[in-house]
Amino acid sequence: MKRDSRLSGVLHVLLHMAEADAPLTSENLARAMQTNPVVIRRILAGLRDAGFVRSEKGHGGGWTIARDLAAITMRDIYDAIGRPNLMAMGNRTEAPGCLVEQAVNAALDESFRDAEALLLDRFERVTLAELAADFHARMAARGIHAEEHVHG
Amino acid sequence: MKRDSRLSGVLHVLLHMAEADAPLTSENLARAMQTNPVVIRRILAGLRDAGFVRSEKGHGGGWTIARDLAAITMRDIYDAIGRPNLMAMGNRTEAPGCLVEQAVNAALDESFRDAEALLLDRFERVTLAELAADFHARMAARGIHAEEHVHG
DNA sequence: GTTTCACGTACTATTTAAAGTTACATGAAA
DNA sequence: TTTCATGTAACTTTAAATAGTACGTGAAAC
Repeated sequence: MKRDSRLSGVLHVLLHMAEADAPLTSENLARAMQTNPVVIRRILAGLRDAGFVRSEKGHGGGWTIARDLAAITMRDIYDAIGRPNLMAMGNRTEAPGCLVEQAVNAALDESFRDAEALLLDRFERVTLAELAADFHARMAARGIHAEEHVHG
Repeated sequence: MKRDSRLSGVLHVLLHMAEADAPLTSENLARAMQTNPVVIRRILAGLRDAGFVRSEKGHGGGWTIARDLAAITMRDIYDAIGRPNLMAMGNRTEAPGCLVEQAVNAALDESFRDAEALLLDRFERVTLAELAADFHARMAARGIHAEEHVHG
């Protein structure tokens, strides 16, 4: 089963935006993420509607962070991209008539529910400011200057 | 993201086999699972190699459980079907050169690792005997006799 | 004001993983 | 020796996600 990398991708993009002091275009970001500008716009559209980023058209336009990084958690971003499934497994049938299947589903559901709750709780506890700090720490550990972190 | 239902499906099949007092053919099981006999054989092949079920050819042949249900956990079955991904999300890139991405991945990985560990621990604690008992309880609650549980 | 730039989005195409199917070989029981 | 059932390789279909194209809207530069 292929894994969804949208959350990872969006967080990546947001941190790059946070580092930049001017708006970044979809094309800039697409290059950094090795994808298509339209894909970037699509995914950032949800974040814009949720108020986490702003977009401007025309010359000098592009994407900027709309809030303090310390006020955005990974959970916020997860919600803003539409709360995609966290668990790779599901039940064969929802609302099964077969009692055997009901018993199986009940056991699996309980475990998955708990694992999801754990994950969401973790997401809630991590702010983008903390991710940015971790990034800066990694840069410092490598003796790299801030201007050099950009892709490509 | 579509969810993998193999674990749910295999557990379902195994409990049906456990209820039956004669071998069940791939065709029987396929009808119960609303799928194709070859799909059943494919998925049970792994369980046979792991020693959880037996298969017999020819007249009166089919599939039977090879061990006491109390000695098989959901974790065993999970392992036997090849330990498919539990988490629906992954990192955009393995071994990223980008430090921003490293920081993001580190945060996500930690959470996912913990959630996986929780799930596997839960799987380990549930035996097929317990699932079967739950199934029987559901039957009793509905006033259904054992012979009537069969699909189709 | 018109050209350039950048987002907005509907629509289409590609990719990819899972599932289903066919075909035929093997082996056991009737 | 016929029938039944699994074993498995090869191929086809399907469904979802992702990528890409085309064109519209609006803002800044010239």
